[in-house]
Amino acid sequence: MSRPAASADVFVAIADPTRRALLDLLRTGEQPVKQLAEPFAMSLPAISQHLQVLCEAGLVQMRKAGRQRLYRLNPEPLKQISDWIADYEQFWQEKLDTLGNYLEENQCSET
Amino acid sequence: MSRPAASADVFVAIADPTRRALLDLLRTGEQPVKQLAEPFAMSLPAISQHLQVLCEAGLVQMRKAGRQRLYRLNPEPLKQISDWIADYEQFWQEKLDTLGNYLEENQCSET
DNA sequence: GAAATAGTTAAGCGTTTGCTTAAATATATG
DNA sequence: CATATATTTAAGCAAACGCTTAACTATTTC
Repeated sequence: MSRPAASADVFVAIADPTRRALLDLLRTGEQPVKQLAEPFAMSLPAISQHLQVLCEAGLVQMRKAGRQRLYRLNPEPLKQISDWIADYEQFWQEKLDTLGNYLEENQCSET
Repeated sequence: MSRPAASADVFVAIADPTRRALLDLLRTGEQPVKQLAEPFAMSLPAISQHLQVLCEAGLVQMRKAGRQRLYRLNPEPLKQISDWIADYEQFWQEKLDTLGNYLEENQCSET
């Protein structure tokens, strides 16, 4: 009992640029959906759906205030990502020494 | 001229668990595809495709050695993510003070 | 050069994603 | 109570995703 509630993947949640932008907006504080949606060239339901993904990932929380729903940032789950990346930080130290690859093309295919 | 080569989204690249696992494997050093594929219950082409996504995101690089293709880690693009998250770190400091939400359920819907 | 090995490319397929519009729900206000 | 406001839910759709099998390319080995 008391399941952690599905908890959608945080990595997936932040993969979408709109959702990252929403999180960025929320850094200025709790905001209602309409206000959050304003900067985007996208319908309100679209934003609402993005907010739900963020919510399921635990990245935002919601409270009702009258007929509004105020969303607020909950950055804790980002720690998962931060932790995962931390293991790579030593690597890019090494890499940065090896200059010369700063203009290196991504050649991912080759005859 | 000298385009940065499409450069697929790093956030998208690491959203997939298989791709993250591949990167994790590559931390032990350069490896051929077959060896990288071994731990996964997945066909070789599947792995090959994942490696291409990683390559387009700049997270891995490849060199040919005989009939093998050796992939190696290139963690630099992870910095983009690290940088993005950095702006949130101040927030989870504050959050951690507010204990009591450590068992908080994700209630993303509500009548 | 034929066969084996390593890997990619191609084609196809079911599922998920991100969006849309329309309808439904909830709250506030005249 | 009727209407306006705020937001979600539902249904649908095109595109992207993750995977598969089959075929192809490249390289090595006998």
